[in-house]
Amino acid sequence: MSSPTIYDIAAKAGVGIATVSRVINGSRRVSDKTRKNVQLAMAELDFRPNNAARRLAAGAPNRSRVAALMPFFTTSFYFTVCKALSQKLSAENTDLVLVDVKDQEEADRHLDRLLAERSCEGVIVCSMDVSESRRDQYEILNIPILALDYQTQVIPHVRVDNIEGGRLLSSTLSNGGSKNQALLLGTRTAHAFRDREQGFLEVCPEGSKVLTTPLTDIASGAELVKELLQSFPEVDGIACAGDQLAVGALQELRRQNKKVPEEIQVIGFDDQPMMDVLGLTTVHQPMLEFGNWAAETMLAQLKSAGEPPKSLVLPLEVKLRATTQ
Amino acid sequence: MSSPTIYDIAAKAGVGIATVSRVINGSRRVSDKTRKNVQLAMAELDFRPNNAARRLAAGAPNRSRVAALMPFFTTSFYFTVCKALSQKLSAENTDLVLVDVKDQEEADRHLDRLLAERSCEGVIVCSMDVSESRRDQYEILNIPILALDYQTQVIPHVRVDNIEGGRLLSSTLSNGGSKNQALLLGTRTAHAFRDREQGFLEVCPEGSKVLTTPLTDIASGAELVKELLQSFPEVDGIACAGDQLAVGALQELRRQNKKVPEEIQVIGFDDQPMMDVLGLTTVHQPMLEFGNWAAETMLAQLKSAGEPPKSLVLPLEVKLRATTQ
DNA sequence: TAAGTTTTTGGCAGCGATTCCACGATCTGC
DNA sequence: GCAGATCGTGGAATCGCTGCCAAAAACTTA
Repeated sequence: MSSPTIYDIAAKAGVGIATVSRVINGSRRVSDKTRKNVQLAMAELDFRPNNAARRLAAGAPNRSRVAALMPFFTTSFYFTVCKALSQKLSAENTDLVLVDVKDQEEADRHLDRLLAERSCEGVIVCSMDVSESRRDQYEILNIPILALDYQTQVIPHVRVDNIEGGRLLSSTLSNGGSKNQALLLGTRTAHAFRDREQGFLEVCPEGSKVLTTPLTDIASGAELVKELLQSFPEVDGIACAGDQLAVGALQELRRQNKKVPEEIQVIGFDDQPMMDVLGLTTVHQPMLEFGNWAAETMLAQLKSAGEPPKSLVLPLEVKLRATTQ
Repeated sequence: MSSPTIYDIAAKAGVGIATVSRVINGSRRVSDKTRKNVQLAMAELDFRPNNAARRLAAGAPNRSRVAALMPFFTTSFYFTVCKALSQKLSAENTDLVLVDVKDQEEADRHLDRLLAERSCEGVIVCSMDVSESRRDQYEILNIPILALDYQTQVIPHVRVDNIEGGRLLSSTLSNGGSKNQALLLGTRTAHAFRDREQGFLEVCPEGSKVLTTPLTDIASGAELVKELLQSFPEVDGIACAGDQLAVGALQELRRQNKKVPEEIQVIGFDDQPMMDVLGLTTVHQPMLEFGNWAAETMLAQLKSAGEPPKSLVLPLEVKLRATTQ
């Protein structure tokens, strides 16, 4: 049974629908007795006013909303993206709806839901895939959809070249004289990690190792390094596919009295806030630019659905700091 | 005068409204010629389908939305809050609408807008004030409103005792033997800073100094300390009303070869991520708990508007690390 | 050319609220 | 005790769109 309407409430309370509406909106022109009755009826039927209907009837202005699907991992990568999005969008009177997704499956579910509800005028998908059939659906309904941080062929996106990023990881260590390298990686189900691994393997010295971990947090970084120092004691360069891993690595190295960068160099990926303070050499991701591009492109699409926007690949940059030489 | 409807489009294109609707929704059962005409008319009149009407007519489910107004400062305080909010809310099929506000005035504007639009079923206001009259408006429309990180008498809220926080700042330094203390503060227009200053002044040694800065970022922290060391060279304890300031302070102290904590102790406020890695002693704010409380309380209110929720004051905790003794 | 199909199109009834308007009931003041 | 204001209430129109149904138009086919 679908949810009750004011008609149901009116019938149950023995009043007119106008009166029910007055109660909902707190008009004072209702007798206390009637109000009680109506409220009782509402409570019993678990009545929830339909928002779409209220807005329509009340003639509320038609604000745009953009949904951003993002996997809220543990990194502050998304925070920075979010910040850029929210600032740009709110300047143009557009709301940002944050949708937390854990995995691809959940992302797909939400994508379908947003489509069915038509509750947002635009969608930005972060780090997740969008199937071609879904893209078509969106196109049909004329709801612009963009991707961020993921190279999906079918929809316009902004990203970096993670394969190149992987190369940078290794080559930076090599430039510092490292001959025995290890890569600390997150799960290979994430495209970004796969790509960074590929790039790393392309240019790393022979005999280099790759270790993976399901969680890319600080503790995992430390854990991996502990393992690493036992299984591969000659290691003199540690590349990390995320800053958190690198921080964990540094902690463990300090604990074991290894000199950084003299004995072992370390490089991270992302350039999260505070990494400059920590002196971590890392590959900088243009997170703000990601957010800005997505917001601007989306706003342009919303304003007038002209040409589909061109995808953008932003450059990566190595920030040389104290953990490499 | 108001925005065009499908009737306007239909009239202009010389077709029926059903046909316009078909074009909007990408039905294939429209001849190319008609489609072109309609699209032309839509473009000329700058037509935007009314979302509320679409949802209503399409019988879309009535999803709840909660708006969170937050000043997106530069800290990651809000990120953590956000994370908690988004996870809890999305688990209950509720959307999170992020509204970026720069100051109280902007917050008020959005508060009024949300009220007029009725576009959200609940509102969470962070670090900002809510006037009593606005509170009443929300009550009338039966839209629950909560505050976070701010003690406003009129609405239910979650917060910490910032005055106590200020006391902790000073007493922690004193416990480490500091006799000449300085407080690095953000602008006094922020309630939290005022309160922390008050608490600090209650218990600090005589002759202590307070410095303020409009921006509470790392650079400002360094700047303030540079000044401080000249104007107050005997200082042996620096309390910071935010972690960023403390990090900046540490940088400047290192630059000037001051030994921390032997010569000068430093304490921060917030306990942002990475502060444990940096070894900064700081006053921990229960950010996750803030978010969790707000989300849970909001969901409960949405479910059944029973008793107004009880406000909550969470305890602060000093995390003793390497920058104090 | 007439009958049968298929495609394109318009009319109309909702969707679930708000709100204006009118009508009886209850209050005023004289 | 009666005209006039006030209050509480219900009826009906309305908001902008979707989707079903049947009419009209365009093709087929015999």
